[in-house]
Amino acid sequence: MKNITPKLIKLLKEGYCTPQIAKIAKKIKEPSTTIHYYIKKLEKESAIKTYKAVFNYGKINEGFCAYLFIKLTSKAGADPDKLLGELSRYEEVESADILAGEWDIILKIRTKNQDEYYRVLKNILAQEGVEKTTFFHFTETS
Amino acid sequence: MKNITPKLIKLLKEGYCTPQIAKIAKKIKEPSTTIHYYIKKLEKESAIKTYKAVFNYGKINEGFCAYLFIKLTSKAGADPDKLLGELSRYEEVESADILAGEWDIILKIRTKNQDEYYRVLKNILAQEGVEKTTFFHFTETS
DNA sequence: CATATTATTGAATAATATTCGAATAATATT
DNA sequence: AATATTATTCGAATATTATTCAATAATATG
Repeated sequence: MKNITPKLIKLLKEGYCTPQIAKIAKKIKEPSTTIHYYIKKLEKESAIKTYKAVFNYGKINEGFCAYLFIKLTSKAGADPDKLLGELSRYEEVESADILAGEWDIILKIRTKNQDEYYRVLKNILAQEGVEKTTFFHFTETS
Repeated sequence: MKNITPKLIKLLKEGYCTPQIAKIAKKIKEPSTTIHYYIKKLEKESAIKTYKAVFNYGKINEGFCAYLFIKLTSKAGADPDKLLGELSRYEEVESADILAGEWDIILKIRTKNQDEYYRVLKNILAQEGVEKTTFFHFTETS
């Protein structure tokens, strides 16, 4: 038995999806070529970045989710984008954004459970430039 | 000139997208019917909820983004799901989750700018059951 | 107001998803 | 271990859908 499901999920998290022009056309009651025209326009001006699957994370072994706030050392504070790029590379990091105020960066992290989360957290804390962190978590059931 | 772009964006935020089976098949080097089989399986067991567009929010007039933490009154604390349902109905609320710990609920809110955000915040604070809030925000450019 | 650019759409075509069926493989049952 | 049942794999046929193209209309620009 081939087990391509993990590969599949990985791809569908990144993209590999596309708009359903015919369905949208029917819904808005416009010709599908018109819908096509507008969608391509949004894509061209990169207002639309990609199309992705939305999962029931509890069912794909990523039921634990945490928002991790990071404060940078004053040295790293000069270039938070660089650290952001590195943190985005973790496959468990779903999103990474630069905040205004008390905390510098917020990460959204998904793992199987809290233990796995702490494993990831340990690696993040080891990153050059990270001064301190705090987090808020929740669990997706079903 | 028709302006169907706002309608289009609204639909693509909810769903109205679909996986690209042929592209995935080529990438994983498996027959497209096999990919189809696995995707339908994931959909049937509702591991995949839907497929959505990912936007460059700065370009669709939603450049301001905030994570809003909510603490419930002891009365509302008994049934946070109910409030969660109500808060999810705001079109500016992108996600709503129930936290463990100090704060009860986290909302991700997207608006055009900070003024618009405060308008939404005012409505949320007026909701029965909300005791206090705090938030962290950022801006998506380009 | 003349011209250029952008928007709109039907018809034709190309690409893609889906269904079907049959073969095989995995798993469960006696 | 034999048999039955269920799940997987995948090619061929079909149904749907996206895309291209070309013609027209609307709008913007000088």
